[in-house]
Amino acid sequence: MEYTVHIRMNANLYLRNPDSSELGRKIVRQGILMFADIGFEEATFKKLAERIGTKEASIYRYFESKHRLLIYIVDWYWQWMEYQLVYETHNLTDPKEKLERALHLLLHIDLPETIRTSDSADGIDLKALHGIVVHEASKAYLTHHVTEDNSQHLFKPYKDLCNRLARMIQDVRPQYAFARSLASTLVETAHYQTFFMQHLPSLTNFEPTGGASQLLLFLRHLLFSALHQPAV
Amino acid sequence: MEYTVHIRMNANLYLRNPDSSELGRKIVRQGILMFADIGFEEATFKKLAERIGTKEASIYRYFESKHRLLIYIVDWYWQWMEYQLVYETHNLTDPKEKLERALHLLLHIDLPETIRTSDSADGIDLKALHGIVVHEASKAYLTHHVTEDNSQHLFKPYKDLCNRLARMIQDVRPQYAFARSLASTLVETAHYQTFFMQHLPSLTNFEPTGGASQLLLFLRHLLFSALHQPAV
DNA sequence: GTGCATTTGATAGTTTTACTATCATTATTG
DNA sequence: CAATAATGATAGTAAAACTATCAAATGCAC
Repeated sequence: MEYTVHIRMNANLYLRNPDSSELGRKIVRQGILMFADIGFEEATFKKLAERIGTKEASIYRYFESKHRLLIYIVDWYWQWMEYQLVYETHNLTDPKEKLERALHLLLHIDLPETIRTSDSADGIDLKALHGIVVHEASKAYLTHHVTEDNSQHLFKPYKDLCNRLARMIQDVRPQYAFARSLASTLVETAHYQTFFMQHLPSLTNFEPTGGASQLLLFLRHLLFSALHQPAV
Repeated sequence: MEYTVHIRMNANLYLRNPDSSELGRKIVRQGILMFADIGFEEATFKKLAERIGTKEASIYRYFESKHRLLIYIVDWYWQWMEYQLVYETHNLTDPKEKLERALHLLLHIDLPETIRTSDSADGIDLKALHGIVVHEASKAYLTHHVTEDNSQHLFKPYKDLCNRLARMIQDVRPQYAFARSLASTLVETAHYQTFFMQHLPSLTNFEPTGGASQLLLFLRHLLFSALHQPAV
């Protein structure tokens, strides 16, 4: 059996669908590598064009700005993550087990019994992409125009993922009053603790490299402590 | 009795000490208002010069870049916050009570028994400054040059605050293994949950306005659940 | 395979940002 | 009062973030 899962993106994110041409797909794939290599601030469409072997103007035909490209990329990631989460949990009955898998996915830690999730999908470098999510994802919404962007549903993939997590939390403990906030806190914490671990390790209790499994212990304890403690 | 607490800043943050002249102080005070008004991305030294009634070049004599000015401003905030925390907790013996005060301070919620903390210090608009911390603070470290900046101790005030919190956590429960990570998580969560509450409320369980006290309940529950739950 | 439409390439240009440099003028201080 | 330092005023550069135009190439329809 062969199949590919294709992620459909919100049309407000682009001027021309990057998925409809080889150039478009290169913009996204190489855009990911560029952001991962030099960071969002240092990245420009000119540099990206040089990487690809095309011209700046051609990229502007697909994306109106570097910021929209960033949102496209992180949205792709959230949608991919939500798919993984659905796939990895749909056969489970214990809601705690579902949350356990969610934590592993968020941290890119393979479960012992699972076959290694592939390193690429649609030609996208998932490791580089994870790095972008850790280092740059919050810049997608931390802008002065967050409200306009939100009204175009640009953050829907992130919200959808958090919502799904929140429902799992609710399933474990229906009377818990902060499922949504706890869900977004878990996602955010997974990422900036990873960032701190790598760059400002004194803000964490983890080793700069390979601390992901320690971070998992922290998140698990945080999550299940909150759910086992009597509700407020 | 009259006294003022003066916050001394790391000299690596500036080219000329903005505290040493009226123009320098205006740059900081009006810089805060500019960032709060139009956001970090839209802000420029030219616009700031126009607000102040000076020239762009004069601002460059104080700060080498907009990014350094941002770090200066958020560092001021963290040092101010740490001072408040020390002041508000030094007479307390119960370490849980100390953490309780810390949460109030982080969220700018006045304790009933405390006299309202003033809205300004050194002529700085603390409300605007809190907004900057919520919206822009993570941009101080989410850069490609975080390591160089860190080696110049630019994030020390943030680390100092988190460390102090971590010690309070450790005092409540010495065997808890993640005091540092829990401390930075509390600080970060206080801020981005505030952001979500205001701009992407479906990611939270709080009302877009006046939800700070609900957020306090969430943080308190998260913190004390983790500390009451048996250690990992 | 020719004709038509769409995509891309190549080039050019604009506005704004993020600086740096220079020199005269105005405060400050010893 | 003289020297020194800070500021104002002006100018200039390099790069970023776009927009515009037109020709060349490519795809696709019949």
